[in-house]
Amino acid sequence: MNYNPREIEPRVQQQWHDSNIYRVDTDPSKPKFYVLDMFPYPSGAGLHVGHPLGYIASDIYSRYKRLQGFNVLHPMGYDAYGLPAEQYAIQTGQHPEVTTNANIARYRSQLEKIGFCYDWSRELRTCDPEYYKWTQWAFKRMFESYYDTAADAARPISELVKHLEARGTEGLHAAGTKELEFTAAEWHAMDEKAKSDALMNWRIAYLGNSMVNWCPALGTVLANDEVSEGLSLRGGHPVEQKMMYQWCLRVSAYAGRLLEGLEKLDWTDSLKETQRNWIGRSEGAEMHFAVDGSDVVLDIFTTRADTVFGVTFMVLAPESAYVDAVTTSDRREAVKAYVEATRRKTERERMIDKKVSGEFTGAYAINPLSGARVPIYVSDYVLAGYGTGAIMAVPAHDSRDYAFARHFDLPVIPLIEGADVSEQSFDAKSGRMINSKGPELDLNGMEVKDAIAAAKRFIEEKGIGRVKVNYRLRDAIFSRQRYWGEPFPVYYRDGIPCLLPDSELPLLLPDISSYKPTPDGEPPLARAEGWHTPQGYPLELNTMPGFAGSSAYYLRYMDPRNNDALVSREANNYWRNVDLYIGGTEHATGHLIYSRFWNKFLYDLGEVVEDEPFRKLINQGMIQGRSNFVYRIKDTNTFVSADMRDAYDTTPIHVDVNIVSNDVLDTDAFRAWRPDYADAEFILNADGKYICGWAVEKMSKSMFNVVNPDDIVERYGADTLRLYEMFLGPLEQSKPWDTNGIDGVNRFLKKFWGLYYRGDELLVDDSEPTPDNLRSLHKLIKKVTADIENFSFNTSVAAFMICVNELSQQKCRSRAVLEVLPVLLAPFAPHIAEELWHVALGHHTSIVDARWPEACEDYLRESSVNYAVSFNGKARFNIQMPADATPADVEAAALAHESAARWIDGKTVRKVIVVPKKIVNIVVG
RNA sequence: GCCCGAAUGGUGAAAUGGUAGACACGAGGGACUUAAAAUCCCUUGACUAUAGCAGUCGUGCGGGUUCGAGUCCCGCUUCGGGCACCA
Repeated sequence: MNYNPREIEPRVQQQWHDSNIYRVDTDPSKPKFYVLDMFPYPSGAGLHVGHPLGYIASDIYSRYKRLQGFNVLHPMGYDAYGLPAEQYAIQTGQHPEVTTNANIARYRSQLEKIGFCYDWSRELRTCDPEYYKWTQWAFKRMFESYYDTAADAARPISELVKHLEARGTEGLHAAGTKELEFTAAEWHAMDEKAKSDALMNWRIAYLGNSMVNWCPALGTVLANDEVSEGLSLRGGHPVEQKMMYQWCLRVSAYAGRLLEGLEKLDWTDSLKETQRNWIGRSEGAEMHFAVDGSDVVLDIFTTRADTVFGVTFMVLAPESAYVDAVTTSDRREAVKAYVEATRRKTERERMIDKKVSGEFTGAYAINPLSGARVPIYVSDYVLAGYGTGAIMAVPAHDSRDYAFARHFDLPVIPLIEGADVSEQSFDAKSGRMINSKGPELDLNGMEVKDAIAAAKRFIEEKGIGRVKVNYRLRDAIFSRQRYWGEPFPVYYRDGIPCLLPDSELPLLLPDISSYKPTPDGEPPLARAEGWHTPQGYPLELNTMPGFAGSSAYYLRYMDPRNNDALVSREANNYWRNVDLYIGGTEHATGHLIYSRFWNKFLYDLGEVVEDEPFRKLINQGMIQGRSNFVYRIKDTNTFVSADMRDAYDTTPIHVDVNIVSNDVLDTDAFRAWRPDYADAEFILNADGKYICGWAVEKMSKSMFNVVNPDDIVERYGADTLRLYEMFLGPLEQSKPWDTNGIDGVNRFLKKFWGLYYRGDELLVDDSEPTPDNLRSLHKLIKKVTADIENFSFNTSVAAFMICVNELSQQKCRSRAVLEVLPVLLAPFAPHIAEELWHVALGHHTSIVDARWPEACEDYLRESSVNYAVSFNGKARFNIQMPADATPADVEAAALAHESAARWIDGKTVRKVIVVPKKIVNIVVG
């Protein structure tokens, strides 16, 4: 009986399937462990060999934890809403659901072949009404909530309404889009529409204005990558920036908690840093600048309150509401033209275009500290979306302000001693202040750090402004003008957005005849017939974005078929949150922010018990493609081997990696690959081989470097694929897929099998294990256990190889040893482990229910120990001694050592101190 | 520009401050075989060598700490990745 994965693996998988062995339920008698993969978007191309990398790692860990006696939740599902299926629908008219289901079926079959221990009974897809019912439900709760900044938690909007009824906005602690002020009487005087509009200022899910790329000719919103130089890529129509009223989530209210929450998470520092940068906390001050000869007061935000004496002008963002308020009549024309020109550009173009531009508004502001009168400009280097959309410009100490000042010939006042601002600004926050004395405040002579604090204190005391923390994190735009997404459970009564009752959820996505936007620019849902409530009120036409469905899926897995709650209290109390989350780093500022926000919101409502969703997170590296090249001699159909090509003038051409093995081209397959190459001639190297060149590139069809896991499974088996993906290198590191080494791990599995069978002869017997046998085994147990805990799977595979070589050299047949090995291997190569467990070892239960062994230190004692010896700080050498050698023995050995005599150089050795593998000193006199 | 990470043989890579290159691929040599595949064994960082014992140099570059540095510290170089007019 030889190792035959093609026969073993389907049979073993069938056993698992028939016995429902991976099904899990809440079981309070066992500790839980929740291992989650970031669920995939089922694309039409299917899985390539890079996708399973993280899945294999999480599967190893899941199986390991289960062997250790944990009740392991390890589910899988699909992020089923997405653009490709919808684009395909627009082109072909095929319903995205049909495409999506076909892709899911393919993914499922590909995943099953690899032998994962998923509990498929918990499978989810985000486009399933039973699932998106809870996405809609969560949206409703967000609509019905506001963020209480005093309690630092979401609260029902009804509490806020009570406050408004009693006291208006006085004493209100609520995160809002704007600072609204009105009295209780004014609130009572509002009509229903006005009240609804006012509440939108505070709701966590709210309708608000956001900037989008709008193309009037195409009648649609375009993504940034669909626009170039103000024109649509398709058709070349003008595109403008447009304010659109759409659904947003008040993620910014959670910025502080999202930042602080990172502290207690076991994530990599780089990922935490990425989120910190994204959230972008900056501490500073908001200050009021009066506009000369007007009631308008400019609020600006600065982190450098110390530089206020160096303000020589002010700048407004073109979109700022201040622009209209301050511009004087003689400048109105020019300012309007400038604002228009800016609007036509996309945000991206504004960033790329580093040329200084702007217009003078004609107005002047008064510096509240120095009393100086400074001009107010409008320029696109100030962003409307950050701070207040207005800045005080300090050209001496800010490079952007400096460039602007030089361009418009505005004065530059240096504020820090010794700073040379003749060529460039001095941006560093260090030095001693000068030129900073006003009527009431004198910062001169202070260190920058102290000056910032002093200025802030003064500003606060005098009521010129207040200390403020600003975050870069923006609210999430939650509307998409697409079909293939969750419908909003919202209808409009007289223009007022209202929620459908919970009893009417899910609001099903309707069928429509075409997936394009309507001719007058409405989203595809406008085509749906009967898209209104029974009372005739129109339903929302936008759908939710991709991240809606992926923000709480990990909670749903805990209780996936519950019709009464997202997750039952019981299931949530047991499973709590994800102990180990594995996925790509590309979600650092998207999904991983939104999920944390969503979870914290549900936590505030008391719907879930943990305030962070993912306790430990590992980013698996990306698997890049390894492309192969053939070299065609120019103007011929002759191809020259890579090692011979220097002598010729050649063109490299991508060749399908599937007809190349260890960089050697299968020339017959190449001729058959494409008609053009049917008559190809080859110049082979001295060994008669055609060697291909190679390069690391993204895995993609056009590079002919896509490797399908199915092909690897077909050829080598799933266990080889699993082991090889782990053996390739450290989990977190990106690396090219290179099939060159796969034979090595396949050979290892054959050798492993060979410990149990020689032909049909079973080699396992009841002989006593030798000390060497036990030492090899326990070394392996210790190493593999430690490596799995550290997610160092490549080194544990190497440890298996060493152990199998040792045992096979030792001709070990002892059942006591051979019975343990499959258990250790089971997380990595579950099929072969299961087969040997049943057939060679005669067990009747699955290996999945075996127990993980513990290493016994008694067997691990080294027969000899290395000592490192150094003499009086001069030299070092190593001495190998029996394990029970005493320091005196080592000393004697050291002195006997030939080199020792040379180094000691005739001096008398007084003392030798020996510690294995540690510093040893010999003191000479 | 800012932040983070990385750099070790022909290749993928190992290495709590203690024999650098485990393990594997590839390559070379050999065994078995009519032959091939498969399998097994040996060699494989570079250089020098009296090639039978050995020596020198070697972890991107330059310094430093240390008896001892791939590993720690300082200063660079190169390559990846992320963020980027955030006041």
